[in-house]
Amino acid sequence: MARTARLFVDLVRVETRLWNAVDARLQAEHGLRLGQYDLLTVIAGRPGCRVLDLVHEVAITVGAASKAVDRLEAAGWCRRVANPADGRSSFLELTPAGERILSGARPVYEEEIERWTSRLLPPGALEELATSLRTIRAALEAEQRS
Amino acid sequence: MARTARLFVDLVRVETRLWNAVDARLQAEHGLRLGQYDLLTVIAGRPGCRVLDLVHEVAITVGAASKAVDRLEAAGWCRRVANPADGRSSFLELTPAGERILSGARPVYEEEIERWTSRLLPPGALEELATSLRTIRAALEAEQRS
DNA sequence: TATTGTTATACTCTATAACTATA
DNA sequence: TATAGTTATAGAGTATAACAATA
Repeated sequence: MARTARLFVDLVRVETRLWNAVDARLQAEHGLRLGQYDLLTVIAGRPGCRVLDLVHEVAITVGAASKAVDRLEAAGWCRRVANPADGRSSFLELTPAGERILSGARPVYEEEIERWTSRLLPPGALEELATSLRTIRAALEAEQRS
Repeated sequence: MARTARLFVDLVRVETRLWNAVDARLQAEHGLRLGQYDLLTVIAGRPGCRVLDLVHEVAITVGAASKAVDRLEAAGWCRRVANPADGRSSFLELTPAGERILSGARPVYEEEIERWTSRLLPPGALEELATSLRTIRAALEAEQRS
């Protein structure tokens, strides 16, 4: 197999298996899915976050994002509040329960990721992995914004 | 955000966006989805491939794999042939049409991946990225086999 | 007219489990 | 009894597109 294909397949397999490993622990120990953890983190880190911001960050469709927010609201972890500047959209924000579940889940999340990254690679390789991924991500997002 | 969390988020975002970019081109130019391309590649590269081999390689459930193979068969790209050594399972193999679509799609697949990897990173960083991903993948698979 | 978001439909995937056939 | 796979069900996710409300 060509080098380039192998790199991509390894990237996909690593992402899938790492996602599954983190997801399993979050679900078992805190009752939330990794996809929900991801969305809550985006909302927490972006004051005035709207549904469309989730769409661009996570790369899902508007319909999927709207329904995902419905489920987060139903779980009591986030709410939509009126956007005074634009009646078409709402601001998303975490509820106190949302803050709590995020704080409680974060150590498990980070511990599981570290197990397969920092503890597995020498510091230099880890640093270069982070840099390369950031470079590729920036290029993909620049393209997909245009 | 902690370094470790950022690394994982970048990994997930890169995988998603790169997957979507390749998937869009394969679908537009060759009429097959990247998930199907992935399965066909596994089948092609593993003589005597069974449904359970797909399950382990791609990390999906047996039911999902069985139905995915149904769809590949319906498209005329693969077939189940009797396994003389074990009547419970079938061997999966590509049809001539399956070989053809894989050969036709491969240049587009590789070109799109190279665009976001080899053409974006210096050779040393590319090499180290490949090595790191392979290391993490091997560790995850060792764990998940046990 | 364009943008933001919701909703409906259809399809895929998942988990779970019942089931068949074979080892 | 265990393994390999198929099938059924229900639930969640997705894409697509029609739609409503607002800019």
